[in-house]
Amino acid sequence: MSIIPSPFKPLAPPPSRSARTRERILKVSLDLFNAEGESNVTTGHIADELDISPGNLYYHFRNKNEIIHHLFSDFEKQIDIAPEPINDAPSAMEDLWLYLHMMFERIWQYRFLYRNLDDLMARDAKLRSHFNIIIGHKREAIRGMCNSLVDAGAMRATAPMIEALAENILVVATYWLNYENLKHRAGIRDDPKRHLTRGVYQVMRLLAPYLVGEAKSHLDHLMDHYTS
Amino acid sequence: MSIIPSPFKPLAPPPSRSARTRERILKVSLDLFNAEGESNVTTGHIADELDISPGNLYYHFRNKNEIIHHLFSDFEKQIDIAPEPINDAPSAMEDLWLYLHMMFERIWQYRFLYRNLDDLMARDAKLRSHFNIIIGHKREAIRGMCNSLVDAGAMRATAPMIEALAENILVVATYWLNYENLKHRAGIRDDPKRHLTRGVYQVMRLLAPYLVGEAKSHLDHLMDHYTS
DNA sequence: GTCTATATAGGGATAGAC
DNA sequence: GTCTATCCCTATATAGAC
Repeated sequence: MSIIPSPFKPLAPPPSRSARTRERILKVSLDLFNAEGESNVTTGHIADELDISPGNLYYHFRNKNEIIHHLFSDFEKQIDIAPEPINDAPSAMEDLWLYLHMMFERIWQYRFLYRNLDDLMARDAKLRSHFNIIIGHKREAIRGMCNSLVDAGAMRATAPMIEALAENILVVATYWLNYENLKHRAGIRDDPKRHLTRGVYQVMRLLAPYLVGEAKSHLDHLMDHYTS
Repeated sequence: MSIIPSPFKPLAPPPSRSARTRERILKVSLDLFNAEGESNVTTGHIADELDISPGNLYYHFRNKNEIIHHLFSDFEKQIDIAPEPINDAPSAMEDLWLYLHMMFERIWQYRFLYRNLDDLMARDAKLRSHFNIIIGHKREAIRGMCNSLVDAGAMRATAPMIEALAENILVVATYWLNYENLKHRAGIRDDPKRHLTRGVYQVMRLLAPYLVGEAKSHLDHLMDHYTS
């Protein structure tokens, strides 16, 4: 706003026209992919929505796959974050609840990736391997958390129980939105935020039976609050 | 084999040439859909595989969607079967194990339906509504089974626990093969039967924490047998 | 019932002018 | 950077001969 020259060099130059179009393409692509499903969105649709020509789109991205790759890369940065290590067990339940909610939010933001996981991953080896790395990190995080809880006396579970629990948590977290969508597509499209909280709740229900003591009662309290 | 005329009228006439081609189309379509994914299989591929012309295929089926509908209808007949009601709790665990295995086998047989559930159901309202009915029946069956187990003193769970458990069982059962596929596509393609048994195990692990008494020890025994 | 040939449509991607 | 025009390819589906 000010016309007085700043004594500080700006940290980032203003985005060029080109960079802005590029960003707009990414944003609109994400929105359309999420709304219609990636395979139902053509480069033509994207260009139309932006009021630019198909040729222009192909100036910014070599092909449709490159758009998907950029979006996946953004997703990866946001999802591949470990939860806080556990200090005291009761507050760990609240930390976990928040962490899960954050993860579900990010899955929701990039839900087109989850809609047709199989197809996308089959088409593209790089996506597949990166997605498997993410899942692997999550599996490790869950294992670590469970072991911490066991050590802290907040959880009772054998190693095979923890292994199976980790897999079940991953399945439910990965496919929860798909499952909800299946049910609700028929009826009224209700608040998406509700889906996310519901997903957190379902995952917590998987963990709950193995908890003991304060952690258990604390989680029960959190879940009661949800049910009401 | 015998040339002596049978005194009984045959129950079904031998299939006509037309009926045979029709059946062959359905069989090959199912195989290709399962192997490559429905959206990657064209009517041309199906005709090629059968060494018939595309025109011939369209003589037997109005379009590709009609083939999918027939396959779905076969699937529906086989999957929409309720488990046996529970008599004594320990043997119920074995019945359940077998029932789940049968269900997973049938999902495996028609796994192309599960690969892109979202797309298929979004395209076709009839498929969607029927699939939701199937899921609804399964949900009811799980609820009923849990209540029986609680009444029999073999299970300890509140109503909200049972509700959440039913949903989690449905998610894991519905998406287990997809999840396994995600992991294993990268590496060696191992025995598919293993995937099915693994799915049964994962579902049983969801149920296990709520069991008490003989049912619990019986299921523990079954699961130990799996782990070894 | 089965074939060949073809109509129709749509999507991905490029060339070249501006 | 952006546009117009167009090419190429693939998939669904049909027409009409045999």
